[in-house]
Amino acid sequence: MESRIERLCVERGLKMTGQRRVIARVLSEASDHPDVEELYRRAVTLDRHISIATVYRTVRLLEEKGILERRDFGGGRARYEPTEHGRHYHLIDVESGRVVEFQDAEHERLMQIIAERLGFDLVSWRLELFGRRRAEPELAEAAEPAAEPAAPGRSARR
Amino acid sequence: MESRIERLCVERGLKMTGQRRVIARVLSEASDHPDVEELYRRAVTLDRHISIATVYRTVRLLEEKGILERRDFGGGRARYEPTEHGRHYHLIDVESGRVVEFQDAEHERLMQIIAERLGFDLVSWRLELFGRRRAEPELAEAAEPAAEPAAPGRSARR
DNA sequence: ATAGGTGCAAAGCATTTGCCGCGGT
DNA sequence: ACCGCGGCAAATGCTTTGCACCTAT
Repeated sequence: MESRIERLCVERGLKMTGQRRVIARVLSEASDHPDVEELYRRAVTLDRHISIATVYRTVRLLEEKGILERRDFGGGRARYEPTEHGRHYHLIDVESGRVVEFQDAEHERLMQIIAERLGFDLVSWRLELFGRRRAEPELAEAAEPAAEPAAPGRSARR
Repeated sequence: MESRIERLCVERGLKMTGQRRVIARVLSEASDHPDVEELYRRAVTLDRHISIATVYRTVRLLEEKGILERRDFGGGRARYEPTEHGRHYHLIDVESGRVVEFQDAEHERLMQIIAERLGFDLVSWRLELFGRRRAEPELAEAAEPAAEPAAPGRSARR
């Protein structure tokens, strides 16, 4: 019962403590984009001997190791997700804060071209859409449970 | 010698104090995307009776009035630019932090379509490219003087 | 054994705000 | 005169860190 993230940690030679195992498990089981506080909440239910400082330290370490990716969807707190389950982007529901993932190869081609035209090599990019759910209910998609509503197109105030 | 931004402030019925006039002028003369600290620095050279709290308050007010737009390019501080001199996007040089603006109608069409496909009305979006300047120097573009290097694709640490 | 991890509380940073005297309109 | 401003310092909210103890390897 070694979680997926835990396996990755071991592969990169990280010392596996009880706390890290728990955090790794929480991350492995998350299908959303939790912030540190949320990770902490989930971790504590599995093992109350975890401090939020450790969550911050672990999440940062895992990002450095390339196991996690940090996101900023506005709202003032960073959110995390496991690295690359396929390249994808996010659409944030401005009313609920829910995040929907999507892919799009066309965009990448375009961005590449634009960067070149300006004399740059494209290193990375950020593409996020903010939308409001359509009136007509028609399709269910990979949404996620919580999070405060994100402000459209800008970071929220502190 | 009423600055462009000052005129906009007056039009929206804002009380024009000395401090606001100075800040408006600094903003009118800026061709880059300064953060609050930078605005403060520039304002103080024109009139030392300005506190950074006022800059924060003014910049926020002007954003609410639609005169300014807040940007988050990573790096932990918000940056501002006058609203809409034509819809455009930003490419941030990961090494110098310089910002290059560009336009692209194609993208907007694509984003619209993607949002629709997911069952959302597109409210706003965020599109930023992070790149490294090409070896071969060939074209000069609208770059800007300062700012610390921005981290590619994520917000910088605090 | 020992390099590195953890908890706790304090420190950091960007940004906001309470209080209160002051200045546009 | 009046209500909104601005200065100052304290408060906030997320994140990082110093310190002393603890634990995988």
